[in-house]
Amino acid sequence: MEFADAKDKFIQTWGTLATQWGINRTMAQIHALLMIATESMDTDSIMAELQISRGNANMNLRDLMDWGLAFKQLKTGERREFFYAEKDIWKVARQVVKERRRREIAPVLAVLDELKAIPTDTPEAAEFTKVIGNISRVANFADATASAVLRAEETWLANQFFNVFARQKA
Amino acid sequence: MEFADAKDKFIQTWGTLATQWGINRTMAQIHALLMIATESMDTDSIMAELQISRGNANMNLRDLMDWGLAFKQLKTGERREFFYAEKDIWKVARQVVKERRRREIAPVLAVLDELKAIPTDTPEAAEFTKVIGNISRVANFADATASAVLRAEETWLANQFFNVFARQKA
DNA sequence: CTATACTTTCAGAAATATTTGAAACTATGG
DNA sequence: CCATAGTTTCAAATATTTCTGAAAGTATAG
Repeated sequence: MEFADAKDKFIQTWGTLATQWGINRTMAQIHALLMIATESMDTDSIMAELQISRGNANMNLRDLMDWGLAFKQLKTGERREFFYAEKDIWKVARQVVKERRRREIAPVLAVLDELKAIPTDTPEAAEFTKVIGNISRVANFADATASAVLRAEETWLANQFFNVFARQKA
Repeated sequence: MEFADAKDKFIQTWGTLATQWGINRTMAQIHALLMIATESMDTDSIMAELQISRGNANMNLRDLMDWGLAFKQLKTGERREFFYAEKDIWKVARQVVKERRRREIAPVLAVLDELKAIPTDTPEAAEFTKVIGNISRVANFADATASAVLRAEETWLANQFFNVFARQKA
């Protein structure tokens, strides 16, 4: 396969995967493009490469920066803004987990807590409280685990993971 | 809060969460409804409860069954089909991971393997191969880990997790 | 201050995804 | 068989999300 084809296939694949996980296709494509770029890119290059409008490029670059997956670079003597992406895929994964936890999981946990508290005066309400209680316990545990892993950062768990994969290569 | 309100809020919340993760809203709502139901439900009850059409109910019930999250129950002397959901939230989570792995992750791993192999005759191609290689290694490790956890089922890791949370209650 | 280069915004257009509803299909009891 | 009760399918309608492009906004150099 040619480099150009491979690049295109990677960008498309990444975009498709993202769509299936509730992430905007273009956002993922820009991220993919920046991950494999050797240099940071300006808006016009991104627009040309992905065949998208300026508005679209701008909005999704902003979203990527909000997610902590891309960054602005200001070059001296250059008026344009350049963008580059985090290339360490572990950091990307951590960042995505962190953001989704904050934006989506935390609000759901709050709702569950509220719903656990209803009076259990009918069999239906009792079953409801039981199921919500189970979901809530598991969700809180999973959330706490995710949180601990995120905090660990450079420590035990991450190192264990990294070493397993590094040793395979060494 | 009244039971009816709590029930509705749970169904809506579950549906919204699902949407953010690339899962069809109605499918999640039916799942939520069945999770908190005391008895298995027939199509008409589900249609009435969620205010959806027969076609929609039928398609999403089929999808839930494909995902292994809902099941048909045939009652003797009844011509209608009844449906119920898996209520063990750990099993639900495992099932979702398993299915997404099969449907989405596995194909991506295959593409990555293909893309790793291009000739690295330019700096761009070299960088590309490097980035794809990193993603591929991490993805394969994560996939293997997920796979091991899924296989473990009733063994160590799952028990550790369960005990931590069970002990909190006991 | 003005011209230029670039960035941001957002209403309407386009693309996607979901839902409906009615027709076709299937199974069962008589 | 036929009538009935129920299930499935899918083309068209609807809803939702995303994208465009032009206008408005902002910063810099001269």
